[in-house]
Amino acid sequence: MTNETYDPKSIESKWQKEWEKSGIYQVKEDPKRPKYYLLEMLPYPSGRLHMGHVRNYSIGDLVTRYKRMNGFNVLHPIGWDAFGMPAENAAIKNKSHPAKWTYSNIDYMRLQFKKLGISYDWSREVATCDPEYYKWEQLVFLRMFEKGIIIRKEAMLNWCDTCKTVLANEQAEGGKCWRCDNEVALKPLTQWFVRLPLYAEELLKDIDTLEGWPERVRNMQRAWIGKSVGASIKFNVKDSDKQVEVFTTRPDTLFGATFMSLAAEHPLVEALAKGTGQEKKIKEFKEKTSKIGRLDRIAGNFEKEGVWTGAYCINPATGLDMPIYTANFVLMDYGTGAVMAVPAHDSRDFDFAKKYNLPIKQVISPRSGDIDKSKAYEDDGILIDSGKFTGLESENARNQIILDLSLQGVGKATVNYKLKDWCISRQRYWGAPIPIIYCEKCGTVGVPEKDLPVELPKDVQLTGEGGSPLAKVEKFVNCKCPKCGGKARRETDTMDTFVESSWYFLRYCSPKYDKGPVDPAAAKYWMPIDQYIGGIEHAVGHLLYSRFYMKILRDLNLLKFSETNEPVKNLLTQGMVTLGGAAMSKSRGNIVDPDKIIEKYGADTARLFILFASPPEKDLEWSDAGIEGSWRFLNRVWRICQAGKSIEQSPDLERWTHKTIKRVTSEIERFHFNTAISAIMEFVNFLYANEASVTKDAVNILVQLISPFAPHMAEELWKGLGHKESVINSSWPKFDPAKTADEMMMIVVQVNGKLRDKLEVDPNTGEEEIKKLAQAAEKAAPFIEGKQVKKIIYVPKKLVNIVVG
RNA sequence: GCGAGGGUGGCGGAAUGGCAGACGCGUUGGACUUAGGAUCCAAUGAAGCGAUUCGUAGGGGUUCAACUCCCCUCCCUCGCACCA
Repeated sequence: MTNETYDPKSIESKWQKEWEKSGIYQVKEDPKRPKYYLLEMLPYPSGRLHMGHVRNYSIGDLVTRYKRMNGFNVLHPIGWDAFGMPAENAAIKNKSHPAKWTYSNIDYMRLQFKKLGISYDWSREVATCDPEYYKWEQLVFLRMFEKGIIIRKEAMLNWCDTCKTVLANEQAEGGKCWRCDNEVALKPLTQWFVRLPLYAEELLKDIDTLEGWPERVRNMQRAWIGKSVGASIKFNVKDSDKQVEVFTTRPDTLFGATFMSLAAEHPLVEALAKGTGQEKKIKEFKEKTSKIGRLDRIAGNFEKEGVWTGAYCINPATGLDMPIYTANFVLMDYGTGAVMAVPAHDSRDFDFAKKYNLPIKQVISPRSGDIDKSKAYEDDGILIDSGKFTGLESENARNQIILDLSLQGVGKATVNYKLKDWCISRQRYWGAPIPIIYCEKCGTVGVPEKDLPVELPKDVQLTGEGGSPLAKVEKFVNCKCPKCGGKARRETDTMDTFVESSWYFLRYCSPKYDKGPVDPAAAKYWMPIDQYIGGIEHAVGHLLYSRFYMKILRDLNLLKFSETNEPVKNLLTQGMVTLGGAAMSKSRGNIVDPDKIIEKYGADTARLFILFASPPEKDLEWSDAGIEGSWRFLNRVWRICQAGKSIEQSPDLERWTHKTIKRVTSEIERFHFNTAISAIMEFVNFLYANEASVTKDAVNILVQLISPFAPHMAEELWKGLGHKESVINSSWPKFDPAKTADEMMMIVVQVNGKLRDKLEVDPNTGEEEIKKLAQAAEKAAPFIEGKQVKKIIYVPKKLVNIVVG
């Protein structure tokens, strides 16, 4: 049939051309077939694929091919997360244009994908920097702006002085910029925000429906949303008409609130201190507090301190005066930036009270009744010393006290979320322009939808200095107000690239659609994504924004494919590819270049190894020795397929074949690709041991089983076996359960739970007979002799355990 | 501190209450060979000549039977981290 020696280089390029020519991986909607939408996370066109990509796409391609052979109409598209700072930084460095850098990277990486033989429908390729793409997110921006879901406001934001832009919290983890690794500062800035918290409750509730997601990711999203139920309470400031509002989850401890702590940036701090003689101290304290770096704050590397503002407020429950402090551990951006301090029942307040000699009043008693006064008692319990609420359980007391406060008009039940507004504006060039015009007369005006897209001007000089590059492009900035026709200027900020990646998977459903972001009918057919594959690093950012975006599109009447519009049904978070136990990175110098591996062994070997070495969720340590093993195995497959000359079907071979189909199928179904491969390896080992009896049928099945892992080789072998159609168009082999049954049963004989012997018996042997045989078994008998048999356990078709005493 | 996931040969890893270590790497021996870093065959958890004994981080428990279920302790990884 085919060549004697396996030559991946010629085979792989031959079939890649063939696939491209026939367009075999292009799909369209087909209501007669079940659909399956498989997606790997959108790559950033950084220049070259790395091993992490190879893993991500090898997993996806394997599942794609498997599902397709099982009769599914599989959508498997790819595109590019093409906006972003690296392109801009490269352009500054090379005095070139970000588009040039981006598109040449895309060209190279597209080639790499093709060399890997991934089964993409390239006719659906999308680059997010294409105006035909970002036009639609500008439209959605405008609709959200009209509905008040997008607003412009001032807030304390992470600012990277190197990139000259604001950063979202998850882009500034550990206080460092995710792109350039520089220290990030907090600055008050006016920016564009998406009001995510409006959807906090729905986003939280629907996490429960995401049964195909790893629990870890679901918990991360729950924590990120950070719902807490409690009360907001207003405290009157003594001798003043001012009020301080707090949020608390423990209104049951209100009678124990003995002082008040405000964040240093709280707007009332200075006003309260005015005229009390504390002004100077407060000013110094605010300055000192503002110098605590983000890193130190996260690590808790600062002393907990506070200063009295000079003012008091009144506890609405006790009527007692509470000194108002400002404290450096109170956060301005959570709750109201003010905390009612209950030192007896909160350890931070306890430490603070000890330090500044403030009263500590016990109001909750543990159910056991013992009170340890050396520390705060933070659990629920029975209320004591709490007026008419004394004796109530904490939970009940919370409701009663909230009710009481609301009758007085000074409090109400409140739900608070950690989830914050999403800042989406960036002071960079290489992003989707925000479609807003500022008019001297009309104010902030949206660009009319007929004028979309607001295209990025092409002729810009990027220097990396002095803020937003677009602000310097006169032709872009100066415009007419769409309302009054008067002089106006354009918004010069661009959108966070997470906006593009929040909906790109919709665009794949109808990439050329020109009446909206997506053809609702196409989305109805393809969505949701049946299997999404990507790194854990996107557990909260991208995956939360995408969920949000689908809900927004639903509420804007642009798209509805289900009640919840949840975009991802099943999520697989694959582990990293490491070398020397660490993630591969240029700075560490531990890169394995996919091109070199493909050059040496071919794509099939690279893919097989990466799938075989570790289960997909686990990190994978790269090993050159390991890849040799995969290479050897594929060569063995190649050679054994030259056999297959036997006419007679031996019962052993038939049984092995059906057992292997069964194992490989169920292992792929549960995403244990490494054990699926071992099952094929065992089959191949069997074929080698029985080379003379290998039939053409067995070889056919072997080729089909290996085709999702090593598609090029499989295609070549399949053709050599005389098939005209591509192997991916063949049906995944079925096994016959009757043919997986062994001729003889192997029964393990245990005495007192210890393995003593094994029996080969006919499958029709009865239980009593087997028990008898077990007791008589040569190696078991000595352990039974002279002892009393108390019990015999029989596990059908598996084992006999003889309990003796 | 809180939450989640882990800890199995020299290594990557199998085994979801029933033969611990499948499969692969490595190692050793053999075959074929002018040669082989190709290929094929075999052995390979530890101790012991052996029959056997011990062995899944450590300790306890449930069970005829535990890597697997329960309790305690230790260690590792990840996420959150003054969230009031």
